[in-house]
Amino acid sequence: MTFQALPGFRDFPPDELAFRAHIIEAWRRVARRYGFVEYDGPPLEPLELYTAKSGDEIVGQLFEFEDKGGRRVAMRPEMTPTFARMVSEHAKSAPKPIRWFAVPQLFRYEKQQRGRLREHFQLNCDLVGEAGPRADAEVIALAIDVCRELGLGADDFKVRLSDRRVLYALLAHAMIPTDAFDGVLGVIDKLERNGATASRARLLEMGLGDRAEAVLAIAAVRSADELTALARDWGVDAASWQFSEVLGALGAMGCADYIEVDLSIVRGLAYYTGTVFELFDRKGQLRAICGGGRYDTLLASLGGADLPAVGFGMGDVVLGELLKDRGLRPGAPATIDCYVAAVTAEDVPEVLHQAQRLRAAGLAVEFPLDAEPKLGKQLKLAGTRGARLAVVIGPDARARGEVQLKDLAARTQVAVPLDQLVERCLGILSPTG
RNA sequence: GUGCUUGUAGCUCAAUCGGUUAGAGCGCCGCACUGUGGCUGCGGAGGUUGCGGGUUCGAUCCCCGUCAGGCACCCCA
Repeated sequence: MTFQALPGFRDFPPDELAFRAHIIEAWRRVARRYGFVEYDGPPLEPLELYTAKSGDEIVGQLFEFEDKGGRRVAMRPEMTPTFARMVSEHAKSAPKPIRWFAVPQLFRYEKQQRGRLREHFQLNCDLVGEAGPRADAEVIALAIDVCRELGLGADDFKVRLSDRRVLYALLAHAMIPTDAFDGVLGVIDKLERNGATASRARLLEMGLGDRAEAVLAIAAVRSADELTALARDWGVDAASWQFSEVLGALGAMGCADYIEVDLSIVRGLAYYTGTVFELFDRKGQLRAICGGGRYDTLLASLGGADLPAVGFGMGDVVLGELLKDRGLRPGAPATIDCYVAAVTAEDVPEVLHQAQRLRAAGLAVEFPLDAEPKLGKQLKLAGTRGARLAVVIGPDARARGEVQLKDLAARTQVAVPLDQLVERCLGILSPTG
């Protein structure tokens, strides 16, 4: 009988966990750089927390069951409802704006594909209590900086940026009836996948007639210049758009190379009210790395504080795929600082003693476990472990109260008195300290 | 959930038309090297060819089922 991980779930042996930690540590570093503080919530929530926002259809995509107390519960598929509950309570006393981030593990019962598993870790950043454009720019710049922190550049990824208020304004100008907006947005959202022909047919089915071409023209906008030109041609006042200020702020923040205005970006989730954006790899080979936007009415609609908010979620799976594709997966890190080697079995007690002294000083230390240790084998292992230092303890030097201290990187070796060993090691490992 | 496709040492792959004992590189362990690492040479361990059934004298190869991965749908974090 053999067992394997459930489909869509991952084992994390040390090298995989190191890669995961590499990503998550970058998330935390950058989020804190933007003044965000970390929170968390329960991984298991009442099922209704999700059906209230997304309807009963979502139940088929959840890990949900009945607990022993007869409660219908679900493993969290997203962080937003939990966040909404927590921040609404907190918002009564917290100074605004609120900058919170979380790194939850999320679960969804769907068939897995590359970049989409049944479990992933996700950076969630939300900025609550500020409706102005610089809040939008802040979270977008944060998402960009996370990617840069991991070594990705403007050649590797881009932000596709839109604003539902701009879409609404243009649709209204194109005489699309308000009650058709949701349907039209759905067609625009799927435009890239379904193609122009099928999308046009769908729009005609909706009874839009000639106005279908206007919708397609709007969704075809792929740059700020094209948007400006379209607005000018249609006689729409673009100067008052908050979207322009978001773009201006991002430009001033040095993010222009990453930004691509793209009015086909809608985001499937219905609750977005303004800015919407997604990060993609430039080659277009992967799913979205990140997605987010402004949701000024969601918190109130979930029964919480009536506060504007903007945020995003970024998963570890697609991001990890992109990093691997670009050769940005870091090599195995050194597992120890120092290997303490014994020349003969008689040296072992001194090896154990010195190893513990070095460990007490905070160093990561390993020594041989063999009954009859061989020096060559020990030094080879020291190299494999990535140790910077090796201490060689043998009978002759030991009789003089000395050991040999090797710098494995510099390939040098010096005799060191036993009572100076710890400080000499610390001196090499942290020369500034 | 639907369709297509792929499954061979830990990893990447090979194996003529269906043929007898399934190979190589990397990695791992050992030896050369009984007091000094990265190189080199030699050797070793490691496989019910994903699993189950069928056809056949004989199956890694053909057929069916199943599980898992990939791709496209569905849906989206």
